[in-house]
Amino acid sequence: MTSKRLLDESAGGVRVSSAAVQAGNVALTGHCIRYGGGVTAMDCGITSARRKGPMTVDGFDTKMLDKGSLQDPGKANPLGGNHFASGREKHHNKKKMGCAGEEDEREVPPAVVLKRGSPTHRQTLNGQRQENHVHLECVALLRRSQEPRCRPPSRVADPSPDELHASSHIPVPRNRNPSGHADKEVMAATVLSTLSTSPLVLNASSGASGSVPEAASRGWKESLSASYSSSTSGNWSWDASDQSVPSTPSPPLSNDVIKSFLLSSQGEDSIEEAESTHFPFEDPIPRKRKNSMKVMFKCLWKNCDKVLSTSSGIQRHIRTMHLGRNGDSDLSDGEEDFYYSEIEVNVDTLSEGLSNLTPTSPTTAGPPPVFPLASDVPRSEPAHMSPLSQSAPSTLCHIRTDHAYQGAVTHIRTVSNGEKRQPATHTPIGKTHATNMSTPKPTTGTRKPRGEAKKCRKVYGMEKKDLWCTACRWKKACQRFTD
DNA sequence: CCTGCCGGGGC
DNA sequence: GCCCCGGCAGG
Repeated sequence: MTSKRLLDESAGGVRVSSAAVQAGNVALTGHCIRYGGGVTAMDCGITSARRKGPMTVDGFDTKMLDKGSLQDPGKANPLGGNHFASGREKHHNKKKMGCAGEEDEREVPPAVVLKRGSPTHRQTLNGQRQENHVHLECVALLRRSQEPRCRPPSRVADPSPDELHASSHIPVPRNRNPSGHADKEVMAATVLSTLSTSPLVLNASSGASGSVPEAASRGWKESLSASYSSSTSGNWSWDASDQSVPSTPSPPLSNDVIKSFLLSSQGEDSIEEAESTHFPFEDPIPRKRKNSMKVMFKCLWKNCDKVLSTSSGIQRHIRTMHLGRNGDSDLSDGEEDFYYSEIEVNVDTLSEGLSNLTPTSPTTAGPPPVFPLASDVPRSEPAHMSPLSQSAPSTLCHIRTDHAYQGAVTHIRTVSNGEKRQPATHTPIGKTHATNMSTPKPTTGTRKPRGEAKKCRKVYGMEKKDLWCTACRWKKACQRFTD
């Protein structure tokens, strides 16, 4: 835990994984100091996760630290500012991700970590995990110190000369810097993991590992700035892509990350609550989710699978049902937060049984969920953490657009965003959706029931095949005469 | 068997 | 992406 130790290790170029992490709380700064030779060591902070794309995290810290400690504080501020700023934005997402690490940093009570951190996330962010305990400590400390919750912006920026100094020499996190770093680390890790494929990240990481600290840090900066701050001029805007590409698997994650980040930098209860409350509907980030996902809040209390649509609701539930507090009081110390988590639900499937939504519950099989055609109803996709997560692509309603000459088609179904496919017609096909939900392989047995309407073939006959709609000509589902 | 259409495949 | 077609399955 001593910065000294860290320093030593870093100096030696040794990777202090857990140690570093732990030290991370306190001694991150120390690492920074070792800018030149110790960069590698810095990596340690984040464990396995880092190793792969880790540098990012390290880089992050390093960067920040470097800037802060090595360079003149003034510069550091701007940098930090960006990160934080972005971080803030992301906070909204917080719960969903339930990134333990982040939260930890956030100085949320230890419980938080346990609670929110979804297993998934944890696994994903190994580094975080380790950090958890560390963070816990930090958290505790922080809590005691009762520092202002939202100082994200200031963390990096904050690094007043004094702090820097102190941090570099003193193991104890005076301010929240340590935690801040941890946050960053986590964030970075998360981002990295998420963006692992991003060239930029890769570069950055490679650079870092390559023993070109500066380059690495630079890469970090860039990547970080790009990813963390929407305002920053990043070539690849993570956020943007994220939002704009709903179908991408990673986006959700990134969103989460963002969320968590944002959250982490923000205040505790009030902020959290606000966020959780508003997020589902107001947060711009979840845009993609808009169409298909609905955020629900699930009580994590033992044997309690209560799922509510609003954070306030779940909080109340927890408060009254599990914490034995007065439900009327709006005063929440934030403890409830630890007992519930956000989950994303596929609206399509849930249209009828949200209330029954349970991770383990069998998919809604029976009656075919009515297709919410072009409705705005959010489509659901199971939360990452919930068993439902195996979102079936099939859930999406595909649309087949007719060809130009097929003006007759009046019922183009615009169901899911853009995806073109055979519509799982509203016709009663129970198996279709249900199957899809639980099985990755939705296609099987999803045959569209035969339509009642006469098709081109019948109407025009073989002689006038040229009058048929293309689909019919291709032996596909008739688009002209749909049922 | 006819018909509708899925899943594949060729270009 | 356009176009075909083998083959399955409902009627």
